[in-house]
Amino acid sequence: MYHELEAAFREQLQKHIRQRYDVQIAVTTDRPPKIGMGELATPVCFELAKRLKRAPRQIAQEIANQLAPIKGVARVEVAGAGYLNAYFDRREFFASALMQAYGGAPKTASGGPKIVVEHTNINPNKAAHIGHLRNAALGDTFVRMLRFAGERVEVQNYIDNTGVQVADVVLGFLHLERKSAAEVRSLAAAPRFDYYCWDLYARVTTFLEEDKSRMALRGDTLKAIEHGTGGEAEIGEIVSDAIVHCHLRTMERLGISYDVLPRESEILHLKFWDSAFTQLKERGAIHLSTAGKTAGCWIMRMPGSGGEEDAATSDDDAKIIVRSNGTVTYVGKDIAYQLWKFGLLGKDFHYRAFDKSAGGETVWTTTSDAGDASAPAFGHAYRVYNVIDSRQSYLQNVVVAGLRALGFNEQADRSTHFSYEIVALTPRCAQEMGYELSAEDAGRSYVEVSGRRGLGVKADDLITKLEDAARKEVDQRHADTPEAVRMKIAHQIAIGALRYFLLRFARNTIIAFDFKDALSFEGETGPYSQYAVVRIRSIFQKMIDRGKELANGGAQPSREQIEHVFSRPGTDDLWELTLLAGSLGARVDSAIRSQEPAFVAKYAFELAQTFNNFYHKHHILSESDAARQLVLLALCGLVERQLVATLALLGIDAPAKM
RNA sequence: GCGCCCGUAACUCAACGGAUAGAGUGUUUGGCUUCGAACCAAAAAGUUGGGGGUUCAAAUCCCUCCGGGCGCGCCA
Repeated sequence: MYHELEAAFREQLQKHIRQRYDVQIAVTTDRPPKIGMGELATPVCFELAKRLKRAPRQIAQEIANQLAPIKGVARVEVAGAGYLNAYFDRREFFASALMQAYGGAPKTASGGPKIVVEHTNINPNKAAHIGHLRNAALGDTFVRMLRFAGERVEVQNYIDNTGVQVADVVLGFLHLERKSAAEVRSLAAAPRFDYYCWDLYARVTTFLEEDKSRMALRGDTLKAIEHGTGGEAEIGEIVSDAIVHCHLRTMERLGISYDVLPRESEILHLKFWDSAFTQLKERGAIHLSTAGKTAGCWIMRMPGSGGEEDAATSDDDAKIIVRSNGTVTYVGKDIAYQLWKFGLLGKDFHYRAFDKSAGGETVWTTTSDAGDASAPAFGHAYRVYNVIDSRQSYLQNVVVAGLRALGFNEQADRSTHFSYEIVALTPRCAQEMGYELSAEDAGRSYVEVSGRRGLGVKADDLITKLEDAARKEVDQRHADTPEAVRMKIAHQIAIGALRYFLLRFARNTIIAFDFKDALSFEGETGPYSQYAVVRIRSIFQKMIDRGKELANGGAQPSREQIEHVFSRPGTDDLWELTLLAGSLGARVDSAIRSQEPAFVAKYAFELAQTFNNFYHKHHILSESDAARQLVLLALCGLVERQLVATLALLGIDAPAKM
């Protein structure tokens, strides 16, 4: 509701200013600081004052007097030094919000342009850790937000199954554990194979560091895997496939799934790079360096470098795309992949079913053989979001520069690096987990997670820990509830706590992870909002127990009844809650515009908090005025609907009880 | 050296250039025989790292200094 009125107010004001003052001006609005000051405020008269050389308050008064009425807005007043504040028609808003929440069909995905969101992208050589969870939670919630707004979205999870990280684990199996492919296969079929590899990977890191000459093993292993030859490739395939399945199970616990898993092996085997390379050469986006330290490499000059400098210097600054030995770098492959996402490569993968999501949907992956002809069409995106941490922003810039150099400026403009900061551990947390820290690290405010060193909180461990903690709370309160139900509730609370924790911080804030904060179910947490929903449902249940009829799960007061309640003084708190509950669409819009899922998390908390406040002030079951009781119930119903919808965007379920 | 990010209450974090800088945690105090206390109320807590500037208006933009992080590889 809120954003419709906001848009109408802005539009009307802009039109009025253009007609009355012949000034074209962008009208910005925000929320007034206090409830009594209206619902929308604009400082536009300050800017107008400058252009017209008149006092802002005077202009504001003039506009307030002359502005044509806006549906849903009761009046417009001047405030402060020259603000224009709009006051909504509260009864109208209440009725509309209620109608929209109950009647409005959810937006269905249009057949319009497709948005590709790439997230998770965990190297398939070890268990997922807390840092990977932030990526997946951000990506998944952003996808849910886009779908809520009616967008058609495809979720991709890129699998680097032929990289150094997989090679290192393969190296470990071959040279540290001396295992055959058959032995690895049986290990991979056992539970917790991802944990096994987590430890092995850390051991390999030490093994390679102990004796630098062993690095040659890595090169050989990597080459064999890339070419798909020998026991190395076979074990590599076994490891990466098994680990990807582990990751899918882990993410499933968080309610996260994918449409397609493009793999690096197919980018290599289906010669995606060759197509990209040809295009890049033909369009002059890259050239062969003939001098300096990059001699023999194919390089791309980055915008901003070069300029007046001589060729040799600028070639040294340029990004190497193809090494002098003829092999392509990571960025090169990424450019090819990005071209494919937009349908610009002139090539496609073949696909095969890889897994099923919890909802029964097929999760597809790529294959270099004929594949399954019934696979849906992937790629061909209009817009692409790559959810990748901020350390890779340079490389993401190179990829976009590549598109631009090929002349795909529009696609470059629609390529977004959805950047976020990493999850680190507080030194205390790292020490609790038994890691020895250097004096330097112990003095820092956080230490970086390192899969290579085996330093990190494994995702499944954390989820299980949360489930156990939630289970204790549930057991205390609902000892008589069947165990299966208690387990489900504990799971929902655990995921509520975890996802909220991962999403509450702005993207560019480094999360210093601490068990104490992450395991909390009180204060600004997911369970706080879940609890508000449970309370509302409990009220409705009590009403039903008392034999009261409620139309399709909610109260439907008449206009007169709404009028009856809101016409009395002292209803600001009811109005505040109504207004907030009617602001979901506006909040999601703003979260999408700024690509900031934290706004949605914040909204869930605010709505729950405002409800709790209301809940303590107004006792509904004992309300003697029947009309008022009905209106309060309707308000509860509205909040419940909106809060459940908001939590769903965050990937959080509201339990039946807790 | 070059580029990007950060510095806000004791701690963890919010705040489209807008009105008296807000939450949570922790601390202190109070509230369950009334719809669920995983809750609520109240108090204490701030030179928004320092200094300049732009603006009607700066935590926010610009400059500078201080402190911290990350990136810049023929690794991925």
